[in-house]
Amino acid sequence: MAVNSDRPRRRILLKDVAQRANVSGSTASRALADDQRISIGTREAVKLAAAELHYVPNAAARSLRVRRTRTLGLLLPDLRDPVHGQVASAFEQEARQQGYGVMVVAGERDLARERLALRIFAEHGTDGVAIVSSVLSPKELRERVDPDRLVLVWPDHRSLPRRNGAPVPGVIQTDDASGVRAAVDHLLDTGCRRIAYVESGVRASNSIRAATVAATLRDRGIREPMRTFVASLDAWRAPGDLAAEIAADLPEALVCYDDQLALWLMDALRNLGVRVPDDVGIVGFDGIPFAGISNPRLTTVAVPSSEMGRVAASTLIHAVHDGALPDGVVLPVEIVVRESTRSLPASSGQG
Amino acid sequence: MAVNSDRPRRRILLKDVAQRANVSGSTASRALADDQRISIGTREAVKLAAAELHYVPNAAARSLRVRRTRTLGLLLPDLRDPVHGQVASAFEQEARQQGYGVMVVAGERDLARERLALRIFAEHGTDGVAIVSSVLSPKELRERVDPDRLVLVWPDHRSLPRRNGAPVPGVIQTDDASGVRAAVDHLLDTGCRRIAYVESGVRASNSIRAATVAATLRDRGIREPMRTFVASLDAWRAPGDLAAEIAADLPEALVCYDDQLALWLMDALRNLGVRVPDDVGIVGFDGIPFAGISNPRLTTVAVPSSEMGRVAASTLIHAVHDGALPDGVVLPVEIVVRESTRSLPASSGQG
DNA sequence: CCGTTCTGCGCAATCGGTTGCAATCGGAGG
DNA sequence: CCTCCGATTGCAACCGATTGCGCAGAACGG
Repeated sequence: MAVNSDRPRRRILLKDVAQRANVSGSTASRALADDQRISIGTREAVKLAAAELHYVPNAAARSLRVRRTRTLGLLLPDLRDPVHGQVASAFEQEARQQGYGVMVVAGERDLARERLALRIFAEHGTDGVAIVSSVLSPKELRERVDPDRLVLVWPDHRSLPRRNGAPVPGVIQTDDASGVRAAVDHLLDTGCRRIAYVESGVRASNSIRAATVAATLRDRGIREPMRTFVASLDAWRAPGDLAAEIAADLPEALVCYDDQLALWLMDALRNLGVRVPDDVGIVGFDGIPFAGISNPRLTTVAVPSSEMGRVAASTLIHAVHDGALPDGVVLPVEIVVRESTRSLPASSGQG
Repeated sequence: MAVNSDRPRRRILLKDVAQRANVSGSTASRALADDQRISIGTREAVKLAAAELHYVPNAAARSLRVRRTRTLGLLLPDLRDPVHGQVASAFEQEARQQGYGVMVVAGERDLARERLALRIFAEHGTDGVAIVSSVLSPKELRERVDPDRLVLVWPDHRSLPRRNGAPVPGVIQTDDASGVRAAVDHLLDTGCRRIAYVESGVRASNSIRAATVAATLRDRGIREPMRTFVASLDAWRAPGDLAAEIAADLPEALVCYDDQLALWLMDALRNLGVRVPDDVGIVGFDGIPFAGISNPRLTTVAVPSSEMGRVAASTLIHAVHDGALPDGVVLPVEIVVRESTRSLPASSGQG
């Protein structure tokens, strides 16, 4: 028994497998791909040899020849926030199940970083790219990556061509408008009238959510104007100012851009002695897990984050296989009423 | 002007760049790599040509020849939980800055999935692999991936060779013991005696944390035995049973495996009418952002998650460049006292 | 017994860069 | 004027798989 087991043994090549199975490299290749032209016996012999040698194909070589990498690119703003984590998780899982690897980069809402990400994807030749709410314009995106291999996961944004209603190929959206409408309706039903919207500074302030709050109020014939607050860029920063500003002239309810902001605001308001929901009702958006165990538990519009990731991956993979991008979808959202908003009045004699 | 701008234009190759710069492919290649043997003039001409043509090198071809992919693999249990999200985020950022792409897969604490992940990494020829608290044994890990290209991010676990104290090459750990000790000390200082530990079912129950709680109690001369509870596998599941079990014979304080569990327990206990910290103190572990805005805000042992990810990436990259794995580190943790534990007694005349 | 058709397999080109080695050129040295 | 040398650049092999095409041998029909 010679030195053998601990020398940095050379990587096993297809050639080695072929040799062990007494066939040529081409036959080995075809056998492993289950090519019907290879006799069943040979196929099994090759597979056996491959298994015995722990053969691992070299993706670079394969990709070079086949012009496919079985790799997907995922660009999102931030891996730390619960929603994107959820999306990334589902995306990766779906991709993995379909035999794809995923290369992820967090763009941090920065133009240069996002462009770099796209370049990285291009170099590595990802078969497709999914982008979650980029700061790059959809136009630039489509310029930089093959539009037929591009999926946009685009919650709440106006700059998308033909939004809502008709599904746009390759675009995954959520029905934010319905969600916000339901939230505002709920607030109105519990007797709130003076409702304000709190925008997150990380967002363009022309969000559909803000607009929908205003629209719903108008439709329901509320005359008090909707006030709008906007939180500083980083939701984890000291919220003092904003909370104080709000507390100075407290609305009856606050609709927040998302749960993170809502939770953060609840904390800041508590600091100021403002009680939720007694003094002010709060509703969030996203339905992150922590919203369910905050104190008080947060009323929110739950978004199917996992579903978004899953659908994004599977749409992309279809696009890769079929060459054409499947229609996008607008995923439904759901309001979940918890403790941060007042409960419905026990059927007081209205009218 | 012929059809030209909207036909699916062929991808630009190095050859094209070379042609435009009137040099050979080899020269172009060297020029782009800033090879000093190429005259400065030629180098710039080539770079200019490359820029004008928007040349993007083909990573597959390069990797095939160079046997490097400038890609790192990251295997972690779950992209959804805040701690791992943080680690992944920092890891990706550091890698990107050093010119590496990262391929991530969530192993979901499943043997088969983790093995698959390692295979994916092997096929894609990642230059290095970082693994965050795997369910695979370190031994198996080192068998399946080149140990010189492997970094283990291993919070709280016993199965690691030579843990604590002396840094193990390629192993990033946190000083859990100190953290837990500080937490228990704090609890004792606030007058708690009957202290229980709550283990998370997702963990092997032989965690260092559990052991340290017991040890600290013993060292401080506490005679009441430490009780241990263990939470069901998925921390987001209905906590009813566990909370009820705990409430039935309430300890004075609860040390929880992590913040998620702590937060979740606080919610469940609140449901039962148990007040924190008046009826029971609670301390978590990790220092996730939400721990800072829960109600009551959670006392916790903060772990430098970002630092872990960053260090993991940079260690790995060093290993790739130098061929040898740098020493690992044991990162410090820090207790942050908030509202979920009683405050220190105002210097009562002890002893 | 010979020509045809399959069946099963192997040869060699190919994917797009990188790199060892040789070639070329101008100028210095003899 | 010839040789030598260093500075530049080009030729061609190579990385490891996939695949079009052709070939051998078996099976089959007449």
